[in-house]
Amino acid sequence: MSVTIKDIAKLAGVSHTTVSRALNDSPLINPETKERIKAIAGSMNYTPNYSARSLVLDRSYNLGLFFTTLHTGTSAGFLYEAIKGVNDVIKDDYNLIVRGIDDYKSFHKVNRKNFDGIIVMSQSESDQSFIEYASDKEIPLVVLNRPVESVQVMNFVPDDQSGAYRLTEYLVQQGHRHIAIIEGKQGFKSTQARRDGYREALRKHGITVPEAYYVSGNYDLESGHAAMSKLLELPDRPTAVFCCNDDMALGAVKAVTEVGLSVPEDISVAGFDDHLFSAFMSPALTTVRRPIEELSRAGAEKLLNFIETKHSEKSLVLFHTELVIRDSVKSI
Amino acid sequence: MSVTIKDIAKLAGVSHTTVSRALNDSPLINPETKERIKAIAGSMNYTPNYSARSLVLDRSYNLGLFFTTLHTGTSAGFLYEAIKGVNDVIKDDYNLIVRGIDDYKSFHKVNRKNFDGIIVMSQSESDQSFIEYASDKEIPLVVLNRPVESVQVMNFVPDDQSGAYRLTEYLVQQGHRHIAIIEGKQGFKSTQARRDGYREALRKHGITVPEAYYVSGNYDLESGHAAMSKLLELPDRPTAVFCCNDDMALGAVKAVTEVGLSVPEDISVAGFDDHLFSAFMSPALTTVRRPIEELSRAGAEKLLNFIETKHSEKSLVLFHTELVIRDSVKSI
DNA sequence: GTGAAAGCGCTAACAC
DNA sequence: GTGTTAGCGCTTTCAC
Repeated sequence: MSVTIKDIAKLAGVSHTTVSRALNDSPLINPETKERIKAIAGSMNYTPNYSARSLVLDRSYNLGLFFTTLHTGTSAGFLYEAIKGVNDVIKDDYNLIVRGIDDYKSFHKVNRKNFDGIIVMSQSESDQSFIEYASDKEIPLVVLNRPVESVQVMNFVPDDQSGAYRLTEYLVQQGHRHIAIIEGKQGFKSTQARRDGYREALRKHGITVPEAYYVSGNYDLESGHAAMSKLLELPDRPTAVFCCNDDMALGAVKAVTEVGLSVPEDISVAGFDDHLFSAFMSPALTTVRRPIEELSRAGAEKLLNFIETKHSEKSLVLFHTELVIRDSVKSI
Repeated sequence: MSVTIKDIAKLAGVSHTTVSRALNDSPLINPETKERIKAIAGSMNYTPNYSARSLVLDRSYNLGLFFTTLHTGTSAGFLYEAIKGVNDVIKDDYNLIVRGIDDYKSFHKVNRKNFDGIIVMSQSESDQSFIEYASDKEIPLVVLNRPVESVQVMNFVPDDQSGAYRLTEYLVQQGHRHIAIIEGKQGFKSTQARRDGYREALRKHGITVPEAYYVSGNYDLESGHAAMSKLLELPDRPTAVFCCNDDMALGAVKAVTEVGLSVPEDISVAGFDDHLFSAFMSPALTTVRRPIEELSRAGAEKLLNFIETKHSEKSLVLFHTELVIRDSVKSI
């Protein structure tokens, strides 16, 4: 068995209460005994039993980081940045539990006792029910990446629409009029926001494009490849293609080179996300940076702060997205 | 407050002991009362308090997935596949806690009480002390990705050396004699294994290369770019370059195109890992696939099995790596 | 087949 | 400044 405060108490010749207080730095305890007890605890290699502490304190020291899904639609870079951002903030103080919402058969185990707080990295409205459930259970909750309206939560999202707008406008400024879009996964809020930004920019500049310029994708490399192949077969081929994420842009570029054409000479391609690899593609990808790591860090800080102080404005905060100009778009 | 077994007991007119037994499917309980109690529990929306259960059962329901670091050296794809693999296996039964070992100031909180089991995704010997610590504390432990000799653990690793060997041999078969290597991060076991495989293949085929053909990298995109730039300046430029991972290969290809040369016409490039994006690069990357997701899945299964049955051979299992031939290597 | 009672390790009133 | 006591919610002997 491992050592408990009672063992320490025995050795120190005090009550276990005193040990508990000393170890928790209670101001009530004589500094000398405190030091003595801490020394003994150290020498005995004492570690608190968190289950016991959790039981009486009614906190779990668990923080959940939930993704809509851990399968298709979540890119590796996205997961990586999110985990990094959150982990940087919580340090040793909490356990970071990572899970896909669609892995739950029932949300039964998700409650205040098991989670001191939850961060939802939401990519689609399919996790609306989860968010409402958590909010209902009054678990401290921050939702990242997707705006949530039905319930009041702390909500941090990148401004995808204005990013897509600026990117599309940039394409127009480079002389493009035939601009197609390869869309993201159906049902994802980001898909809609990016499409909206694209449309808005076209409208603003009085450009109309044929229906065939809207091609669906699902954020996968393969879907970008397939979508671009379709576009290339069009009699009225676009001169530029806005791919709704970098993965699809990579697939799209591939499709272009496969038919003997080249980017950006024959067709310009732009992406969204600014993945790590995007600067290193050939050609380097013009894209929009989404500050996922910052978002995650801010979300984690907000959540921790809420857990400690118990108050905070539950409002939507937009995070700035940024146009990153590289070499995959040609001026015509 | 949330509902406890006592509340259920009151409503059902039985003792809380009976409720506990019923909910745990004890065979001692009358099937009818059992059903009745379960129904009541359901209707009251009961969820067990895991802290209480953990306290008495001495299990935490936490599983740790530890990486050497969550910062430089761990690629997004690596993290992604590992989390996916493990998560697929553990389902609802455990909490998956993800952390970088280098984030710990002290391993104090890592013990049997907090973790029912630990999976270490080890990338370097720097986490040797962590592994020994966990092994010492008798926490069920499986180490993935790196062979561990100093202590007996369940150990699953991809056969990097034979992968590198086969890849290098393939380069030789394609007619290359001037083959350089861009190495991985210093101190990582994988760096050494891949270098060894490369060397072995060269020796086997009686090829010697100048000292300058060994260029150091650190698994980053940037380092691949920098390393390739160095190689390109060599008077006796190599005809093929083995990059010790795909990220560096991407950086390397970039460096080649930047000076107006092309892959594979002017110089062949090969990678290692088979990242998602590798098939979609231009040119598609010839590389070696490491079965990280399978490894993780197997590790998680093994660990769970050990936790339940309490026995298992603690031995090294090598996982097959696979040469993936694409378009970035030219036959000369 | 069910209940009474003890105890897991900890914190926190309440005494003194 | 320290000790006594109770209790968090659960499982598990031991009775009956």
